[in-house]
Amino acid sequence: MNKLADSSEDRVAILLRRNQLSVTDGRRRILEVFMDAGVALSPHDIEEKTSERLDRVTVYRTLQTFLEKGIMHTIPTTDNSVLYALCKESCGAGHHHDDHVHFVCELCGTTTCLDGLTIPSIAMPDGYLVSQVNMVVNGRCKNCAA
Amino acid sequence: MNKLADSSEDRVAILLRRNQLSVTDGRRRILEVFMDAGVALSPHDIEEKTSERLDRVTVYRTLQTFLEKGIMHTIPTTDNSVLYALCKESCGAGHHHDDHVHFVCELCGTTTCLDGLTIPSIAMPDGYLVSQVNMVVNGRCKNCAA
DNA sequence: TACCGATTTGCAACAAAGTTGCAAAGAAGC
DNA sequence: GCTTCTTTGCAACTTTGTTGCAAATCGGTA
Repeated sequence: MNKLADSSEDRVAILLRRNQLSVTDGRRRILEVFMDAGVALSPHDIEEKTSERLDRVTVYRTLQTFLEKGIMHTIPTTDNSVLYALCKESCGAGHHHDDHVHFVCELCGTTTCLDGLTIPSIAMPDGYLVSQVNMVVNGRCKNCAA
Repeated sequence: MNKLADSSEDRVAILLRRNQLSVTDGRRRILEVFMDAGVALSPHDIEEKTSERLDRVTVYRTLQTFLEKGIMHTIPTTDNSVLYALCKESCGAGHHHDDHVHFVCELCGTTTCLDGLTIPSIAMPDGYLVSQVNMVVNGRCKNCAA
């Protein structure tokens, strides 16, 4: 459509190929939705935003694939929704750099990754092994705070 | 059945009355399941553990009531399950002291509240308002670490 | 202990979310 | 353009959660 969209399509194709995934229309559109949105999305959100012709099953399977490849990660939420978000470039299958804080705005409902904030380390009781730490902050985002 | 069970029943009744809730069989059994388990449970877990004669609808409604009264809190998880856990005695409707860390064991699957560990405070970017912070640690619990 | 009003429960029916098998369509390499 | 392997969509199904309503239960009172 325009240069921006073109370059976005290229980014998508490169990202897919780098992860040994064939470039299909469905995957392309799902990734574009995430890149455009810039926030975390639920499977239902994606079904809605990929205007028509993208089966619910395809959405679930594609998200699952992206999770396994390390292209995306899930975000824990206090309500019972499942949210997905794009990983940073440096992530891949097996080695996640997922130590950033997630923020849920209680007014506009959007969930975002605060990539700049690193989760502070905590001292666990003896005998526990830690593999991953998630931190989710609820409150009001920049736009809704005022 | 025995003294321990009796005292547990008393605790349950006292807890319910303190929160202006009538003492019914369903509520009693659900609370006992939580006290016996000592870990966070999903609605489905509860349906199974309250041996027969407790409708799914009742479980959901009771958990919702307990949430509102501040008897329980929910725990965010990266997989798509909804977990409930008993609050500390000091919690009540409106005033939660829910700033402890949650731990999910990736081997045995149990989720527990690490009441001893307080969530470290973090410096948010300008413009954000914080109302609640959740921290979930994944790894191996004491029993599964060895 | 029996009765009464208010709350709670179970049932049935429904809505939403997620899964599985399989045949048709599409991608990648030759 | 052809072949092979992967991905998609459909249909049917399971699981999870919700709503309305009548019957059962709770707590207080006589």
